[in-house]
Amino acid sequence: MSDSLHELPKAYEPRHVEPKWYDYWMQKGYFTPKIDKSKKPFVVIQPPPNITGDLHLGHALTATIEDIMVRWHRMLGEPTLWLPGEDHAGIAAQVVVERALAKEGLTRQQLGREKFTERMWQWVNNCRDNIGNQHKRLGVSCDWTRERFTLDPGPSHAVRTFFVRLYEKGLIYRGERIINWCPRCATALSDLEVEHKENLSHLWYFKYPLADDSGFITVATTRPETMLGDTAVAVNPADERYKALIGSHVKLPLTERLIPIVADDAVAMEFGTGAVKVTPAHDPNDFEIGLRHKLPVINILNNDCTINEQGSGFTGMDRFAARNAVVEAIEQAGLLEKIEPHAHAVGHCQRCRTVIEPIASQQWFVKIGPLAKPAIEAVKSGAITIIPERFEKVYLNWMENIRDWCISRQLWWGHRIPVWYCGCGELIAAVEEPETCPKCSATELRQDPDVLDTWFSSGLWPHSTLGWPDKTEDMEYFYPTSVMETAYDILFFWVARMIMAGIENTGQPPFRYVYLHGLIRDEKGDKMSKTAGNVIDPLAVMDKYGTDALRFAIISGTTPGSDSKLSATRLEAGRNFANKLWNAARFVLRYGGSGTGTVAETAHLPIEDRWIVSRLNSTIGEAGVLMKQFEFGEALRRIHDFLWGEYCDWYIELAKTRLTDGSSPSPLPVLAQVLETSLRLLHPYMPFVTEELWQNLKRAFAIGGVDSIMVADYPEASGSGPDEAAVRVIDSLTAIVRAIRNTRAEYEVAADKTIHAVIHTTGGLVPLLKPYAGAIENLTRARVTIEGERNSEVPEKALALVLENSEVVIPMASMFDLAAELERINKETAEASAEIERLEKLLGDDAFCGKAPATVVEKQQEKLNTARDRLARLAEHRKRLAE
RNA sequence: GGGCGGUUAGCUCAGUGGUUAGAGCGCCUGCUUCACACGCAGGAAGUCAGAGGUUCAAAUCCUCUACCGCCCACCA
Repeated sequence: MSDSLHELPKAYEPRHVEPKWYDYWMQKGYFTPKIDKSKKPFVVIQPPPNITGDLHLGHALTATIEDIMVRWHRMLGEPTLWLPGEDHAGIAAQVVVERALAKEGLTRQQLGREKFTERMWQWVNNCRDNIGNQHKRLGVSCDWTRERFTLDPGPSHAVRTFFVRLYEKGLIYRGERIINWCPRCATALSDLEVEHKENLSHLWYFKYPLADDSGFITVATTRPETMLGDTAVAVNPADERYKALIGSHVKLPLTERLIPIVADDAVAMEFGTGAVKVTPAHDPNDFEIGLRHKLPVINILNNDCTINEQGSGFTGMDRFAARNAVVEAIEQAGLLEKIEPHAHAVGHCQRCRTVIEPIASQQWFVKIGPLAKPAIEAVKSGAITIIPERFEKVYLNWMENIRDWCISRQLWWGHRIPVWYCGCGELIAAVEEPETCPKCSATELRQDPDVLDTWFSSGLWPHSTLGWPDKTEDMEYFYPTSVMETAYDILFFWVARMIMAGIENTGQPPFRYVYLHGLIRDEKGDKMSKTAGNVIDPLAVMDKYGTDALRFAIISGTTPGSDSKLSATRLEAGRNFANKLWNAARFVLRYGGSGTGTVAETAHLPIEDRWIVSRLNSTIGEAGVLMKQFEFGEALRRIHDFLWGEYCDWYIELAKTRLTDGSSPSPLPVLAQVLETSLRLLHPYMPFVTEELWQNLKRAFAIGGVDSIMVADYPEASGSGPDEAAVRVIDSLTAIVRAIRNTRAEYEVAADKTIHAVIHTTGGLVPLLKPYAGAIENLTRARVTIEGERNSEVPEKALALVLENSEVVIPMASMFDLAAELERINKETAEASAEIERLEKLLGDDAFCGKAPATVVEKQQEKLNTARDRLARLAEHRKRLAE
């Protein structure tokens, strides 16, 4: 017996195993690929987590799926790069730090830009360490020597280069457009950063007096306060009701202004009154109408969305207070026609939930059409495959209707826009800060104060991390990357932008596959959020169940692109599986140490050895196919089922007979080899327990080769198909064992009683099954004889169990003493009948039922039911005996 | 308004044309069997949301309906 059994505790203890192996892998440098130009690399760029706090389960899922792919390809011998990093997360991070400041009673404005940025960097440095450590706990095998941060010099240089190139091509412009303004963040937002929520509000009908006092035209609005910035009323040119009014003017109530009535096709005749108030400064539609009719743009809001001096009488009021005040003023003027309830979508800031306001503003935009076109083509042509496929439609639909992208943010945290202004009016876009104005040679240049949308820099991530725009060795070798794996909720924010930027900058799509996973929700199916307080901390989960269990729980039973829930039971299942493997290995190691790791020619092996090798081979094949299709949940299930349901439940159990009776050949080489191979198969999913056990097997069985399972070969299915002959024999064997066990249970045969069974089977199987007589006895406590097909009647007082290839005949007398059993049945039947009679009488007694507490009556009723069930079972049992 | 997804055992979910639909957990019965009670053996449990259609064959493909969820969308 080997010492290793004593070394290994009875239960798997992850905390004693995990840190050791992660350190070992790091120290060996296994995470850093060796560039080998004769081989095609496998490359995954990690979606950089926002430096906004701790990792959550979504990050754990991302990390786990990517680690599975990366470990798998590394074991296949491909030079494998998984590049980690973090995102400065512009507005999201700034909001987090601003909240921290608010607790100190400070605002960023009070600190000033420089001091605030210092605070941001302090935050970043803490947060990066934290994120790195949490990732390491998860077992991620990413190349930390290549870790990047979006604000690092390299990626920042890439951002400025991209900006300047687009500017020079005319694909970045500055102009006044309607943007989404968040008054709390005091910045513009892109359309994607606005979340629309259905809101029950009202539609207010205002009467605007015609300039010649001949009457009114009524308009309907959901935002009454914007009327202060109205510069026209629009009607549809085909609308008979208003045809005569086109070209005339109305007196805008509450102001001194005369505004025209214009005709525009954009007006829907059936909505409201068919007449629309036009506020070019505060509505995208109206802005367009304003352009077509050369209307003035009157912005009525300050940056904090209080009313500015344009709204005389309301100046300084908050927009919502102003809404009520305007309605009141209109009513007092006798111009309020009616108010109707009305549901409509209101935009909110994605980061701080404040209601956004559409405002015409001077901002920087990307002219996106020319970038979208090749990005659409890349997916349509199949150069990029999106998994699951249904997201291709979602992607194409968005890309084909894409609108220009507002990229300037009035924040202090991010990549500063690389544009400088000179007093002479010159505008200079440059990668490096210019010293003088090229036009007037002035040295006083002022950089644009704004920063870029954080997604502008993350869009470059697959190539900016590899050194672009320089022609680095990494860029040459690792680009384009293999798989972009991320959650489906950032398909537009990130994936689409990476495809556009990647093609624009490098001429190649940045990755071959996009694999989108779902969101992890809580046990009730709700999205986890800090405000809801239902966030599960991956670290706490790993402490309790182990990393492998967490990885198992979030991968198994899930399917690409679908949301899943994390439950304690699944975590327990993962922990139990790790423990099962641990104990299977303990069993094998108990007999190890004899240097018998090599398996003889398969053809000469006993049938159950051939069977388990064949089943392993099939499992390897199935898992391989599934993994190529990104079906990791299903692949893991197959591996799990093989290890637990076939290797442990049957092969180890069969091997026990051979090991105890010392028969030859020993099953040990096969036991060890199948386990060793299975551990390699499972390693990408559960890296820690597999490494620990693999190392033990390696030592005990003198397995040569590499120093870690993570750089061992990934199992690949052998060319030969399944060993059908062996499978047929073992299938028969297991069916026989199950039938006998089932019979014992059904007839309630005492556990320690040895029964008799005659197995009749086709002639060919007899010699093949005969060697298993001892094993069957061990597995069923039945002494068996194995014969050819039955050619006489089934003996009296015997059971005949008919199976696919065989029949098992069990004499009743071997299961129990028939006479004694009948006597027992009769006695118990009498007892049960007596009890039923007694209880029926009791429950039939109105006095009892009426006066006794309900719980007592229920209890007696339950007792009656139990007794009746017992009687029925006894009757059935007796009937069987009589047959 | 447009689009997508879901509806399978008590619960959470796998399973996309082929013999009696699976897993984990839960439930019932029996086991301290010398790897494992984080376990072993046995068992009960599903008209695969509903209706119609295609097919030799449908949980799986098509059509419609219902309910739940998500995404996109400038009708004030």
